[in-house]
Amino acid sequence: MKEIPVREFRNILRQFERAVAARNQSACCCGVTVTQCHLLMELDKGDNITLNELADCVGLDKSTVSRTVETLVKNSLIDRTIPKNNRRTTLITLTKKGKAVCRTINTSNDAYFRKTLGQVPVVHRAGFLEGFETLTRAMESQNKAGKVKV
Amino acid sequence: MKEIPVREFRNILRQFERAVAARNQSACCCGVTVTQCHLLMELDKGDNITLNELADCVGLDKSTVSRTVETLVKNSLIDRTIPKNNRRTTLITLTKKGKAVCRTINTSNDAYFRKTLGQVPVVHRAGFLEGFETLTRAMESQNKAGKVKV
DNA sequence: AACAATTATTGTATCTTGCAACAGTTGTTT
DNA sequence: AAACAACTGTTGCAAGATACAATAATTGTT
Repeated sequence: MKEIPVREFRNILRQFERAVAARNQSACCCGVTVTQCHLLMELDKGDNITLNELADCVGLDKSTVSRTVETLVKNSLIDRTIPKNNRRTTLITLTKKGKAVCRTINTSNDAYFRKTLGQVPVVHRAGFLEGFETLTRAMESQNKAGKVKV
Repeated sequence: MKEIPVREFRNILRQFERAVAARNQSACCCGVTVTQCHLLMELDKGDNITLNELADCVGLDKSTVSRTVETLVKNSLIDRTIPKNNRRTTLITLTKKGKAVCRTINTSNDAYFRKTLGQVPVVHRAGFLEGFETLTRAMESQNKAGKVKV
């Protein structure tokens, strides 16, 4: 491939965005909102982190995360504890109920993506996954680079 | 690849979603919002369509699209004309200014994705693009299937 | 002519988000 | 040790996106 078909790709990307949005609004999150879902998934990967770290992970403002965390606490999906050695921060952990929700989310979405991803021809699959990760990393670093004050 | 690494993929997908969101909020849209941008891009592909068609294209409620169109009209990026043979509908077309904005958006984003996409190893590139489209289609049809009343 | 269907708009309500201001806590400098 | 700076999380506020339902205007059908 000499020329990268950027225009074509962007076209599909927009459709992909919408497909993701549609999926997110419907069955995806098993009763929790998309943001809540993302936070839970992050916590599922590694518990016991602070609000700031969490905000950083998901790329949202700490105020937004603060509110979402508030909701999750109210719904008994996570706990907040203030460590004795530093009373500024709060450590966030999943509750039993929270872990259960994570399992449900994972089960549902694993099935969904096993099905959809399964339609990608086997010959392309590895390349696709590999490329997808590379692109994501490239976008992340490109975004960061573009964030410098102008 | 015997087993599809779904969990891994979903992980990257979430990061991809955030990268797209970050990109969308910043440089992406050259002064217009993401939704406006998507509408403009659709119109750039093919002018002279109705509001309903447009709403269908982008998968949003017609009321949402109606308001966004309203804004775009106010900003002189598009025109609404009522065809004589059917005064119920309105045909939407890009203005000169609108086309110019589209060009700017395209130039900026083409460069962005040429750069990021360029980092995907050449051996994987075709597979990636192919796979990305397949996945998108699979998601679209899967979403549609899941939309039936339960 | 009356009624049904279509198209777009508007009213209403909700959710998401970020920025800025703030309060509480800890670290640093003098 | 006191004053000041830096950090962490919360809250006030405002803007934007979105959907559903109700409505208005028009066209099609019986």
